[in-house]
Amino acid sequence: MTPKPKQTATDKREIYYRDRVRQHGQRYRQFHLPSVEVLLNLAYTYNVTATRLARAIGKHGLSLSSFNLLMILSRSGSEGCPLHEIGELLLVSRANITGLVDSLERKGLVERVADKRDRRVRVARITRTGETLLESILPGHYLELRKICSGLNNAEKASLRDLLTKLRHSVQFSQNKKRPRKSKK
Amino acid sequence: MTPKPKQTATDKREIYYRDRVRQHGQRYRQFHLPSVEVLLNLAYTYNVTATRLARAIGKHGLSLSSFNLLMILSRSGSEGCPLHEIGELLLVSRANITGLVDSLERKGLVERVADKRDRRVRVARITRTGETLLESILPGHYLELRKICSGLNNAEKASLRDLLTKLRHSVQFSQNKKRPRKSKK
DNA sequence: GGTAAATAGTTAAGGCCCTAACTATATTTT
DNA sequence: AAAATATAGTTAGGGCCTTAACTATTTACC
Repeated sequence: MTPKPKQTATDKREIYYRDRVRQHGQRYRQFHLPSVEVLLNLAYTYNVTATRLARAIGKHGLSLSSFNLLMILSRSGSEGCPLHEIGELLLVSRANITGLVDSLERKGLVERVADKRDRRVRVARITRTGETLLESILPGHYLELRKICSGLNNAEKASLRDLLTKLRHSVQFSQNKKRPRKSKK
Repeated sequence: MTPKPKQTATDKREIYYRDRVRQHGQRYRQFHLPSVEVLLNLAYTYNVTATRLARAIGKHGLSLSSFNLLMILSRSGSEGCPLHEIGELLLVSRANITGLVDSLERKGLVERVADKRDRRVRVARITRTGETLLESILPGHYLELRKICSGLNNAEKASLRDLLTKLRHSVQFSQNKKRPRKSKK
């Protein structure tokens, strides 16, 4: 029943993780502290950053995904972009793209067009309204990105970028080595 | 109609981003290449990593969130953990915790207990079944974390951890400075 | 001590994301 | 050329996550 120092959530998180690391470090032979710390921090930092950006974009009535989709279409211009290609660029499933394009179409920001050369494909194209909206968002967005990173100098940013890239390649490389033989339907 | 070099999705992403960076770098005054690159890579790397881990955990019938919730309760032991505290540790809303605990309760991995001291709070407690499941997952999970990071040496891991922490603080700091005055409803 | 404000949890409605199954069209194989 | 396979998109169903509104309880204030 002491006065209770009024812990913040961040404190609680740190205590929790410290405890867990200590216990599991002893209990599990495969526990590797540097790896655990990297991935814990990756998730935590991404979460904080994405939430912050999503809120900013949300003020304009868009989700982060919709915003990124508009960015892709903005680059494609009047040619548009096949839906499956959007999925590859955004790293999400085709089914999800159908839904995202539906919702942007309802808002008049995007339109679907048939592709003449391949009748299976439909192309999404940004509308004039969509371009206008995007251009109204971008200056503030790029300012926000800059502010978010303002605690790191340029050398640190470059270093972080390179280490993230290296980690990503490590993930992808270690994935490809799974199941080296025995592929059975 | 050339033979078509059969681009991979990764290639397409790189071409797309290079293009965008070139165009927006010229068009928007606030565009800051190092910041953009850091955040692009943060999102991409997190996505790849989380997807990989979610698939591994999914083979045991759990989502990443459920798994992390079980980890928290495992540390709390027989005392259990109040639902709102779980939310703070996982960085998700209270409403979401209700749903996660519901689903784990249906699977018999967790139980809800009343708190004697404060009748508002309910405490979640891991069951024996839950502990058994968790212990069957953890060795493989820690091995997976280690493999994922195997492309980085320990110095690089430590450096990445520190830079991610610094970026996170930068995000949180620049957030607190918003709206320094004039709070209106 | 009684009211106002804060806190814990739930419910409801909606968005994003997934996989699996389905339709339509193209491509490859034989 | 016909059959088998692959690809593009959609639909259906479900999981995780959010905010807003609601109930119950506790704490703070006057």
